[in-house]
Amino acid sequence: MVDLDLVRSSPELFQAACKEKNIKLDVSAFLVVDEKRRTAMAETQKMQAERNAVSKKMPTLKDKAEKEKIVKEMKALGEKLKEHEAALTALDAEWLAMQLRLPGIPLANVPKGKDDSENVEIRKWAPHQSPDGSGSGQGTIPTFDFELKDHVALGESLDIIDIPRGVKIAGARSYFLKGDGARLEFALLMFTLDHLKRKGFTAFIPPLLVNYDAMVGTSYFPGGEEMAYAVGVRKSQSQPIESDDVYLIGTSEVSVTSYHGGETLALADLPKRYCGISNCFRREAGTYGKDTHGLYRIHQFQKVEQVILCENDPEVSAKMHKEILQNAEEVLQALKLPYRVVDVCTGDMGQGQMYKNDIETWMPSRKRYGETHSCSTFHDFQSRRLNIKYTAKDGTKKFVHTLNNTCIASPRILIPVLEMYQNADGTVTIPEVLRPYMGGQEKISKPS
RNA sequence: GGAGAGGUGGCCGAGUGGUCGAUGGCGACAGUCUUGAAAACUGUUAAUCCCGCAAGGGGUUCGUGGGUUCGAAUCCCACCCUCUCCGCCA
Repeated sequence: MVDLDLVRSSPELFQAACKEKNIKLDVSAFLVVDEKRRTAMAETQKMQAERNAVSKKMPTLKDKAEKEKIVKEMKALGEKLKEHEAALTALDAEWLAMQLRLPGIPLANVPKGKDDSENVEIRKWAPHQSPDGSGSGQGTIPTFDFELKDHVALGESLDIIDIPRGVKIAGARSYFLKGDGARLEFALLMFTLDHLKRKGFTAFIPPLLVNYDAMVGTSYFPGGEEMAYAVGVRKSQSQPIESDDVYLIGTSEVSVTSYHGGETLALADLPKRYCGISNCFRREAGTYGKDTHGLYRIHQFQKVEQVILCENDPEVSAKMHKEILQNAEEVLQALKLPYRVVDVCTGDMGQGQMYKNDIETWMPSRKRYGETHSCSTFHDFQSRRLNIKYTAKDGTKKFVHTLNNTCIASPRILIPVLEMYQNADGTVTIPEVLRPYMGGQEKISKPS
């Protein structure tokens, strides 16, 4: 949701943002509806005020004839009022549908572009190939003196990933992680949770099934319905599916950001540093034929997501944006995985996002960087929808700013982990920082 | 799934057709008293929308949506949610 005063005074800003974000919405048409709605409101309210005033003096009336006359008048007014109220309800629905499609306006530093091909690289990191592997990040992408296997081949030969059986059980884009593959994923998640604990984040295991309001509140709906799994019940094979009207989250951002929905927080409690660890479910509708190989684009994965609620101040949220971006980079650096950070261009941004960085990690089998993290600044776009406020210094209530960023998402991150840590003999070395989470184990080898 | 009870302001809780946005208590805030604090006392204290530069005026909101009525927190219907008991079960 956006500041309506701003839409009314500067509609051109929103029309431009619509164009940049490929949102088909005529802002001037919205303003026409907005004006109609306000006019209808004024009329309806005038009639309601009259009815209330007459109602108030009704019990004091003694004269029977006069009373009957007024009842007759009020009955007529009531019928007229009912019509006006119905018209207003219809206008409200139209207004709301349009209003929910108004975009957040990208910040001035966001590059203009039509899609992800026009994202702009802002920095690269790679470990030194010095003996200790540490360094300032000015290294190059490590090279190998043997032929690399991709994660699918590695996973198969080590018996830690089973895609065919995943597909057999659950359809395309499904998989099993198995044995040390399953353990490696949990090691990555636990390492990340501990990292964020040190950074002052509170961990959440949130609901994976949420109601419609949470999906609207975080601005996935309306618009993203096709991307979410709706939970339904089929009571028999021949009967249609009944919807429970709950939805599987595509990210714990949905649950964790909604956590304080409808609340007014104390300034002293901000910023809130939260992280959700959850399974994430994505239908990936409309991506048929895209990234079909391996574990890159699948229907279900696990993710540790950072969520920030902070003061309504662009400077503060810019600082928080840097902080959660850095937290994620630190995880990749600890894993010694080469990555780059890009400024996401306007055409590749979500409806509510004001600024967004992606972190892309080097994936040898794809011979390029692949998106592994997504860091977004929303300002008050989500908090207006979720109604999350705080009491500012001056005593007024303001909407918080919200932000979020991936900290680790698996199994996508297993692609670079397995591929970069493979050895000539077909084994995979376990990244040093993960070994404490795997009982000190150093390598994944073929099961004997 | 079966049976019952209930959803009222930040919280507790009264209110069964009109002057009720709603008694009272708690909490919070301000003040009096006090060296300070506590106690006591006094006062203030819902959200949201519309009109207005403002002062201010008006609408809506007693789980949600519909209905009855001149008028609904209060009556009727549907739905949602919570609690208790039973059943089933991790």
